[in-house]
Amino acid sequence: MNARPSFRAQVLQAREDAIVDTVNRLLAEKGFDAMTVDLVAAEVGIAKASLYKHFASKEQLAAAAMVRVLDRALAFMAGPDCAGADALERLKAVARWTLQVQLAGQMPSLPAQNSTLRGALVADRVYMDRLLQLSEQLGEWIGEAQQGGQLHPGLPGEVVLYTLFARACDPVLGVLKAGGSYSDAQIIDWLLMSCFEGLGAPAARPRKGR
Amino acid sequence: MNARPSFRAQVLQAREDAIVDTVNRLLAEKGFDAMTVDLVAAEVGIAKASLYKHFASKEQLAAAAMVRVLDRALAFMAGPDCAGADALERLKAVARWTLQVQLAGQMPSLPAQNSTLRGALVADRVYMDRLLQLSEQLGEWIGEAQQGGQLHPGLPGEVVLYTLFARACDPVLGVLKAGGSYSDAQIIDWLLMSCFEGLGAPAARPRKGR
DNA sequence: GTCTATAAAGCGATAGAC
DNA sequence: GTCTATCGCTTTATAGAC
Repeated sequence: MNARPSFRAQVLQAREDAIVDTVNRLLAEKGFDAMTVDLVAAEVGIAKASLYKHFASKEQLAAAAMVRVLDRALAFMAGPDCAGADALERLKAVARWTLQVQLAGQMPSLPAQNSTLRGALVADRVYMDRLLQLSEQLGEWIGEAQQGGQLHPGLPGEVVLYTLFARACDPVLGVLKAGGSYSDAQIIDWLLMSCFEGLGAPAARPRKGR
Repeated sequence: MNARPSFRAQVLQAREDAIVDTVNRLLAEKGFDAMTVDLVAAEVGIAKASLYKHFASKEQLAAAAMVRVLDRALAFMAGPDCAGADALERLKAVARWTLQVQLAGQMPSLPAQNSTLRGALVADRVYMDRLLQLSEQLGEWIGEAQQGGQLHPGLPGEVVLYTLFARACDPVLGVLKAGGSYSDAQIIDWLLMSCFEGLGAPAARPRKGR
């Protein structure tokens, strides 16, 4: 609202950024359930009661972290890496970016089954707005890629969209990373390959429906 | 040990089966963290203290449920659906079976990040034995399929194995199911397609490394 | 807004009678 | 082995002084 925020407001904003950063990291490390508000406060270096002056609940903390990562994704999709490429290349670039974020320990992992959290997220206007923006942009690119014959003709765009979301937090990456035998770049290449080209051999792919 | 278990032992075994059934269903429904021992006892219809006479901890309950589903998987892999087929068809049959189990609400979903649970599982001899058996059988088939040129030549068998495990509890299935627009068979076909053939079009697959 | 201290509730696990 | 009742701990959230 205010074009020239006061110094005091800037300090508060910076503190909230630090909080969200910590929440983001802890959500990626331990997941929502194992992340305690006490630990967040301790890592930020403030008292827990102070945390609750900035965010009304643990769910609001998670929502703020999700908004941040969604904003980062939207910024990437509007950036140079997705500028001159065709639709399929843009989708692959986004998928690669999500894997890099996950590899960097910055991809929050929320339990899909926690109903309290789900309720808080769908009730969060900012979160839902960002999620919708991202889905619409991806849906647009998916449509383009389909019309260009770049996507598997047997798969609806909806399935492609959900699959891309799911691969952004694919546990396979963590397992391969934990094994320690492969480089980050190698892991990302394999996961992108399995996602877009499948586990089967090219020759094994049938020309028509089986 | 005993070839002729007493009637009393059979009753106890039946009760433990009922417990594991309930745990299996609740793990699939709510996940490990949201599943409370109180709820398990209530659904089985016994007191919580009685539960702890059969299983020493919540983790042991989860381990028992995992052993059950691993045994079911091993039985399927030794059964007629995997008998006369070639290696790739066997792998696809197993993947399809896991999706059907998930669709039936019988696939336990454990948090990969819970260290207490992980420790209890790796310390469980029966669980580790079944997991190893299953991994070795799958690894064998993967090796055969690779030698037969039926799997993507760019992917190591390890990546294929972990991916199959991950797709067994792929959240995409739940999202598509919750949407309510598609039949169970349709959903399974799409997920198998995206897993083995990938999201990209056949023509888009490069002949050699990009 | 930040702190210390505490309330309030949920949950895993156990004691002890039968 | 099954039950009722409860312990002990963790965790979310808040009260009240400064």
